[in-house]
Amino acid sequence: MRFSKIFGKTLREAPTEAENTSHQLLVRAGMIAQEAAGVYSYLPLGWRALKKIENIIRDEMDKAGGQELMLPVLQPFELWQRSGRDVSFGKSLFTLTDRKEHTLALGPTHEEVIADLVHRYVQSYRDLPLLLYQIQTKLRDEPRPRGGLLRVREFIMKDLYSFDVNVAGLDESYRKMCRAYKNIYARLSLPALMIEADSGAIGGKDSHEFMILTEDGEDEVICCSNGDYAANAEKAQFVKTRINAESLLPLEEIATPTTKTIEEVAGFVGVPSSQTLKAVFYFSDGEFVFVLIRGDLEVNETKLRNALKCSELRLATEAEVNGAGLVAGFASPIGIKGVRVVADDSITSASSFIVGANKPGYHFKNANYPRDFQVHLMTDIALARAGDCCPKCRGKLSSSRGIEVGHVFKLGTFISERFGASFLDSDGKSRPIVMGSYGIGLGRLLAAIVEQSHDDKGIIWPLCVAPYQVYLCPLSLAKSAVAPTAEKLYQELQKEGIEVLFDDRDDSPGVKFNDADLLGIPLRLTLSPRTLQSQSIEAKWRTEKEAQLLTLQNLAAEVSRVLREKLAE
RNA sequence: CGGGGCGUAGCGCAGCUGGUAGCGCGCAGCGUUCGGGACGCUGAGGUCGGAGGUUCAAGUCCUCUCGCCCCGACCA
Repeated sequence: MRFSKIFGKTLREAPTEAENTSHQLLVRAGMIAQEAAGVYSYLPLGWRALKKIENIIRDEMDKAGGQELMLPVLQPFELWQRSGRDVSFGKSLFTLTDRKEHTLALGPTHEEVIADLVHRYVQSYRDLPLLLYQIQTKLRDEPRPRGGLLRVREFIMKDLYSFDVNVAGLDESYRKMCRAYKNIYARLSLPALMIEADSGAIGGKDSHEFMILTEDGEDEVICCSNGDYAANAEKAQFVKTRINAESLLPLEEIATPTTKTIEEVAGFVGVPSSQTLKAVFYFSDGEFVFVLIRGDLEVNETKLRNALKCSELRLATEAEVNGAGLVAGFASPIGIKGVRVVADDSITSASSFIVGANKPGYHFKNANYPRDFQVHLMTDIALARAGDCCPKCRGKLSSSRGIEVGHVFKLGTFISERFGASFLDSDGKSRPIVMGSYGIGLGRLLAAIVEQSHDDKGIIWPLCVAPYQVYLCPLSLAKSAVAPTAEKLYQELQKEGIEVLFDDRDDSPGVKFNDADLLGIPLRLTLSPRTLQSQSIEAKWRTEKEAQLLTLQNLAAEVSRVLREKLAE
């Protein structure tokens, strides 16, 4: 390809709306262009890189036994009503009405469609296991698209769905997919971390995410410094250390004027915040809920949502708190009636707590569960934080940001049951198919690679993703013998099957070098009057500082050999 | 949905107390340059996001509206 012909232009400055590195570099390199919030065009260079990623994913899916198919974007809304996910997806589901006033959804994912499809074609255990996948555009009306390609409303995604006769089969498919994912990331030179993830209200036991740790990531990842535990902060557990074990003193009311926050109360009484109880109030699917947790901990709303099995969860307003007969700042589980109380199990990790007395200006001292109050549900609803204690080895947990570049779920039979996707086993008994689902967002992967691999000059593509492998960079084109030689080399390199970007512009060396660096093409070949004189060309890897001279004779064959060698690494 | 910010040429920006729009990059032409974003000259390019209002006069003031970005909420 001739640089002068490429659609798309490199920019010296990035548009102001591009905030994070990958967004800026991809726009500056002329690889993507924004159309609307969370909607992007891929320009020829970006599209080439994306297709390379796509082919690597396809290759690994095929190797794992997947069969590729293509599913509709337009999906009957009834499918979503049948699975009940019209509610759980809520407003994220794009819908439209056709001319016959029939409602259709724009597929945000394809479990419904594929379960419906599979139920029509699979009747026997002999048809299973089955791995089906698709690589195509999906749409979600995200509340807030952000970070360039990191969170968008229209995105290309690979989703594979597994269908097995039982949980053991699902486990095997799941393992297979995790292996395939690891291969993909390895091929893309991405250090992806497999972490435990929350599977949401629907979904089975296990779910894992693959994360690239980087500051621009939008997820929080909790890791043990010993490397034996990593989880999404939504899911992460930790050991709640026991604080004290004093003998139980009698409950006592004390005056605590003007102490509304935990810190104020703890300071006023002279105890650590871990010896207080914090009350937080939520509305869960329309029901007021009293949430109780040790004063030094925070509520993890994802865990709480799962514990309550609710779809909508929000903090209660002050008016709602008052309406429930509670006094904000001095609320208490002691003596309240008619309100559901959910407690974190940390309330048993210490004794003699300070807790509100449910009247302004007063707290109780020496409150103990279950002596002084009851709860309706006690489970783990606490947020793990940096510095907490690892649940595996009691090491120290740390917190980082990460980009989610893959998410796998053990779905179970939830969806297959709703779609009648069942089979006859060898005993002639009908059983629901056990499903799994495995997704990778391609655009996000592209962005993650850039986040992970760039310098102040631009992108540094891994060879297998780079839109072109070689940047042929002739200098002093207009008036020197360089031009005909460069032209000849361009032809020869192409004949060798090498993907060459030929900078045929009559621009100054600085312009060309900077564009070469910005675009991140792995190998730059610079032909100048100087190198021509010695019948050589300068070869420089994007990843290296130093260049080396190659002789012009047999250049194409030599470059081809080196590239093959590199790709095999 | 709550909070904050921004919409002026393809991109980055300036434009005060209102007087009818400018700079840099990029783009086109010509010439000089040619190993890390060279230089000179000439030139093209603008419904100032949109609608309404105030005014003799609005990029500028007022109202409404649309879009975009960031933080939060949300997020298979």
